Amino acid sequence: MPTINEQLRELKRGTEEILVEKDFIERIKSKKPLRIKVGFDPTAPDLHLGHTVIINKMRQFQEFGHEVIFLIGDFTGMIGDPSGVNQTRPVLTREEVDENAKTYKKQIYKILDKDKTRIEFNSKWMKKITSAQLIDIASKYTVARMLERDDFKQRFKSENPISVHEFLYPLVQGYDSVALEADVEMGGTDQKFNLLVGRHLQQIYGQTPQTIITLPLLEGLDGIKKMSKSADNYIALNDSPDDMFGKVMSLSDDLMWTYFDLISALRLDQIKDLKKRVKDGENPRDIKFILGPEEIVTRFHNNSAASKAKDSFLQRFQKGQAPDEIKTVSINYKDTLLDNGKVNVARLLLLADLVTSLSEGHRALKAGSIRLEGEKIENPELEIQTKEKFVLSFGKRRFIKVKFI
RNA sequence: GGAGGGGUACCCAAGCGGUCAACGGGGGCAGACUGUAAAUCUGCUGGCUUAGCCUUCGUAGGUUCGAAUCCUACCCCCUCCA
Repeated sequence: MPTINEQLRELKRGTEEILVEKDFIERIKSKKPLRIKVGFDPTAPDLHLGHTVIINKMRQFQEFGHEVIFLIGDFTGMIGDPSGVNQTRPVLTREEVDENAKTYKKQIYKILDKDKTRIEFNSKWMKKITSAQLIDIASKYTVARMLERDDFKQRFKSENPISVHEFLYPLVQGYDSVALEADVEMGGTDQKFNLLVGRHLQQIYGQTPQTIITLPLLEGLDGIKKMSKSADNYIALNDSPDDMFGKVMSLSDDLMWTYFDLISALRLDQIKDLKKRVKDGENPRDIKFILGPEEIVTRFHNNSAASKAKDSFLQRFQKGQAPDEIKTVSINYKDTLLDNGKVNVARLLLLADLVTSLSEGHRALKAGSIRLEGEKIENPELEIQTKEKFVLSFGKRRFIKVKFI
């Protein structure tokens, strides 16, 4: 068992802020197992690398013998978080929530210790709350303080709508801490406000306010927005080794270091060493190779998948060859619309699922992005004999093998 | 309840009777350059039976040879007053 100081140093690593740190130290020193609460959205079971920042931290707490609660906000999810205007969020059925929870479990146990993880749903206590109780909870917080939350403030200022029920979101999340009697709640830096509401409510309900720990948000592949499914800039834990690897390689050199800092298992001095190697003239790409196959693909898949992904990457982009394994699409002759055993190229692209409309196919052809067996095709009127098998490509990374049936 | 402002393509945002499938920016896709980088430059960014046609500017009607632009009703958002 590591000493208290070692625990503290590890737990503090990579955190953005600990409030109140002094209390946290006291709590750790008390040697009692702490109850750590972290909330997750029931609608997004596709975990990505961004989530792993916090899940890794949860794992650490587990290793030090604390109780980790993976809280699925199925009730809060019902309230929705409609920061996108007018978008009524589909209310999930019980079955869907359960299904998502299952998917969560499949993914989080790649990191968390199954036996030490407690999974809760906040509907468990929230659906028992009466309207009167809800009003009571709502009375514990003022509108002025609600409007301190950054996105509320922004929206209020820029005259975008804020629905009353959105105020309930932080309140319910805060009340969850009361219901669970959480000692610590963790979240991304964007969660700070909600986490603080928890402290406030716990105090009012006679509990010791939880320590809150915020963790930095992992930037997405674009290096601008935080990693999220909706911004489509994510590396999912379920991504194929090839995808995962390719996405890592497309990170900019600068951004690569953020990833090292936040998700790599390397020690700080090792990362420092890598930085020095780049500074001394080593190709940053080779350092990225460490991040891609060794750190990420291996962790979420395995060693051989990682080296295979690397080989396929080298073949495809360094030698400019088509990858070994290409998805095959079967096309029915009937769909080609031509009786002479031929098919129009643009239509072929559509049938092969490389484009989503004929018009897009025409555009891609005009732009010179389409290759058939490696030969560039530009004439959108071209008719192709359907008898054979083809390898079609759109750009450098989308390959499809076409087979007629 | 009253007064005013506003709803335009993935997002922001022009346009205010024809030349508008709709300026510009962002994002996205592709090309050049590369390390599948980043930055930069270029093209594209509603659909189709693609030199043409069809559908789109909150919704539904109307005026007009012709509407995103004018009129009517309705829906939604914002601000101020009560």
